[in-house]
Amino acid sequence: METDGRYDCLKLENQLCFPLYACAKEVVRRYRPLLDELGITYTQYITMMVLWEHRSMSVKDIGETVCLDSGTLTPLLKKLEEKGFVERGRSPDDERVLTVTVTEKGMELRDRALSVPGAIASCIPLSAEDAVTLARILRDLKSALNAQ
Amino acid sequence: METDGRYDCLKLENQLCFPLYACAKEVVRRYRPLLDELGITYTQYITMMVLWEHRSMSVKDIGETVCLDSGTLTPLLKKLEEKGFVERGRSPDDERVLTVTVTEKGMELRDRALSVPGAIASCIPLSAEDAVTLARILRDLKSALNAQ
DNA sequence: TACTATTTAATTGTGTACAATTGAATCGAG
DNA sequence: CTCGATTCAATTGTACACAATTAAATAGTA
Repeated sequence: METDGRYDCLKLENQLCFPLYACAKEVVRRYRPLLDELGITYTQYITMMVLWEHRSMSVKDIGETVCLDSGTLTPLLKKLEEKGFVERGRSPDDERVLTVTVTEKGMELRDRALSVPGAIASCIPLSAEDAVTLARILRDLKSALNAQ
Repeated sequence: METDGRYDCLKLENQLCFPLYACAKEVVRRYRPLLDELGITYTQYITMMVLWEHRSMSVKDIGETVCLDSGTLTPLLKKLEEKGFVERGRSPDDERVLTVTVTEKGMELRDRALSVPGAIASCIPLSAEDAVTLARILRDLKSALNAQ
């Protein structure tokens, strides 16, 4: 092993990005058992979240909101449609855009999902203070990354 | 749209986990052009990082270090072997364990990777202060999650 | 009006992720 | 010493994730 530290910057323990990547995966894993009961995945959950709020949206707008492209969203939305939570149809105004609309069953899912945020909060071991700080830093980081 | 806020906890903007998930993806994306020149992906990069440090490790130990299971690592290590960066072979002591060892070419890759951390640091828009705080919070979070 | 440029989803191809299962090797209690 | 339990890596199956390309529709311009 080296002692002079020429390669210290390539040690996993000195990386900032790795904890970010690892924590994100671990947190998503915590959602799994909760979302299994609703019959959806984490990615489907955040997609439903924006649809619960807006009722009806284009694939493009959904993608910009949840940071996913059509390569991920097209199959995901087809799955949500198969499960009966959304309907997909071309916009009459512009045949290029596909409008995704929440169904009645999709809105019922929202009520069943009400307990999820609380359950997650109670199993993510983060002090109230750190949670606020983390939220602030990540918000700033995301907008700075988008601005680049 | 609701005004009473019964569903506020299900709004994307009120989530802490989503920025974590989105920032992690965005940061990994920043690595892509840099790692493309080395011919590896981000996951392959963090795997090489632990191998550069330890030279030789079992799949299990690699997995615990980089938080990946054999389902992800087995195909990934085969790709690294095809590229000539590692060698895979069963341990003589215990035929169950597969020992992964960095090759000479793998060690040469390390020198070519030396510029990556600096390049990433300069394109991740985070103040020195926030970087330290973020690292601390994520480190605490990860160890608390592991302890559960 | 023609005709190019742009916008939009869908598709293709590669590479993670991970739960669950499998099968071989090893361990350990009786 | 033996046989059931455990430990490993590999495999199977499902679901992202995203760059690059495609194809259809629309917008913009000469």
